Amino acid sequence: MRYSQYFLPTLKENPADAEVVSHQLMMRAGMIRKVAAGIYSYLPFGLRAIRKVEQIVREEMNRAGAIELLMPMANPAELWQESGRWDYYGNELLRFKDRHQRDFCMGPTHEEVVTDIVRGHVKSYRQLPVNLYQIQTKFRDEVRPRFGLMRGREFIMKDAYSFDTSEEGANRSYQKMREAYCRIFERCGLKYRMVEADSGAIGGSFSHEFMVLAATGEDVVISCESCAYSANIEKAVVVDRGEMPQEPLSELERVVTRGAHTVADVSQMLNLKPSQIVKTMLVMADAEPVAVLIRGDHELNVAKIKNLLGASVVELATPEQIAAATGGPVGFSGPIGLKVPIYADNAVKYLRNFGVGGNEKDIHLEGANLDRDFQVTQFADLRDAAEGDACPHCGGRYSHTRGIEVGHIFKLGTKYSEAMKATFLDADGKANDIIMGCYGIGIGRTVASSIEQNHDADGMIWPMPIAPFQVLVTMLNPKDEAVRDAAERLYQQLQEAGIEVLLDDRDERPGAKFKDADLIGIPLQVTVGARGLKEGQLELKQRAGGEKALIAVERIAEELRKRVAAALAAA
RNA sequence: CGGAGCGUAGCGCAGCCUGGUAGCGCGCUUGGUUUGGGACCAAGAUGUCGGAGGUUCGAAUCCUCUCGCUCCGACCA
Repeated sequence: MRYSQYFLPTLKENPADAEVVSHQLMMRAGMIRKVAAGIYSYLPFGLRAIRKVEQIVREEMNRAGAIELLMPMANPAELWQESGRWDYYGNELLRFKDRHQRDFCMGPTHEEVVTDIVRGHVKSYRQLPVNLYQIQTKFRDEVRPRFGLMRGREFIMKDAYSFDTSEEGANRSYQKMREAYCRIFERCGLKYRMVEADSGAIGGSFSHEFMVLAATGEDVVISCESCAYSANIEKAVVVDRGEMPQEPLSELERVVTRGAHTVADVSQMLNLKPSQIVKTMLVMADAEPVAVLIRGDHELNVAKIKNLLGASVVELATPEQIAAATGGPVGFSGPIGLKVPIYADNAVKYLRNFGVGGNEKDIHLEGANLDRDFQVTQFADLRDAAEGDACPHCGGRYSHTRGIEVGHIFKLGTKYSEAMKATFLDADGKANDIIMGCYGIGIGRTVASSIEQNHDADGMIWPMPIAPFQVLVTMLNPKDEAVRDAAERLYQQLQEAGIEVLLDDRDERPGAKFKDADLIGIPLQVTVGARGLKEGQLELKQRAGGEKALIAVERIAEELRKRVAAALAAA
């Protein structure tokens, strides 16, 4: 491709509305342009990166035995009503009516459609297993789209769905996808971790997320420093063991804590460490108030309480709901005398003479004790894992990192097949629900997370396998005949060798070309200038690391071919 | 959904407080010079000041409404 004929509008300055590096660089490098909040056009240079990732995903899905198809974006309401998600999915599901006033939605995921397809054709165990996938544009009407392609409303996703006749078969299908995902992210040149995850709104029995490690990630990944265990903080298991302190029980005492709303305030006024205070948090579980007790220095994990209660929606109570349930204002809730069910984190079990709220404005209680002063309905692991907590598998130490979720695999079980009556006849002629799994990869997010992970102050640094072009040839002064001829010849040779090459033949100053070269981050960059040409040499620069070498004109094409091949093989 | 902020030329911004008919840098066009790290000289073009309504002799500026966008929060009692 000739730069002068290409459409690659680069920007010198960061757009005002781009906050994170990947968004800024994708805008500056002419990869994307915003059309509306969370909705982007992919410009040619950006599309090339997207297509590279898609191709890797496609190859690995095919290798794992999945079969590509393409489902529609517009989904009729009936399918979603059948699975129950028409009501359950909430406002993220973009609904609309056609000209006949029939209800439709934009597909945010395709369990319904694919299950409908499969149930229409699969009748016998002989037709299974099967795994169908597509690479398609999804729409989720996010409350708050942000960070460019990182959290868009419209985005490209690869989604695969497996159908099996048995648990073992479903586990095998899951395993295959897990391996395919590892290969995909390795081939994309990304540093990632596979972590145990909460299965959330999609439902199902277990799941793993694939997290690209980057400081700007929206998710917190808990990893054991000693063994392979990694989990999303929503899921990371916390084991609180301990012993009851031997100190004698003290009397319950009312203390005035005027204006103390936070654990820090209360801790200071009661002269207790945060770990000797129990905070009482009221949540509404499917509109029923429930109290959750968490040690003052710990954080409530909403996903865990939600799973424990088997509730479909869990939210923190509003001040009005808190007043109704406790009789006191926000900040002064306590377990003593509460009429609602009380769940407590395991760590609370090992406390004696702790501080709690008084369910009354400006009142806390000191010297509170379990059983004597109040009863807990159930103890459970209800808090976020913290740095330094013990790993449940090996006793090692937990550490925190941030990650960007680029892939998520779920074992669904029969949630959708049961609701939508997708059954097969087994060898005995008996009808059974098909056992499903679903597997997603955010294509645009994968590209964005690669940029988050691979960039410097000057611009992007593409890993070879997903680079929009493999080699950039910079023709320094196109009016210099020798320079032009040498660059054109090299361009020709590289194209013949099957290398994806961008020839910067623009009539720009060298500085402008070098700045753009650094910005767009093509892995191998050759500079054709009069200076080197006099010595029969061209300068070859590696974008990553900036290493430069002078290579003889007659050897450069072969050298590039070798380097491209090596970089692709390594991935 | 709650809070904050922003909308002025393609991009980045100033002007608004204190009303007088729009400006800077980059980019763009033309001509010339220049060519190894975002060149220089000269001459140009480009705006329904997000939209609607109001106040006023006069509104980018003040008031009301509205649309869009961004950030923070929505999980710490």
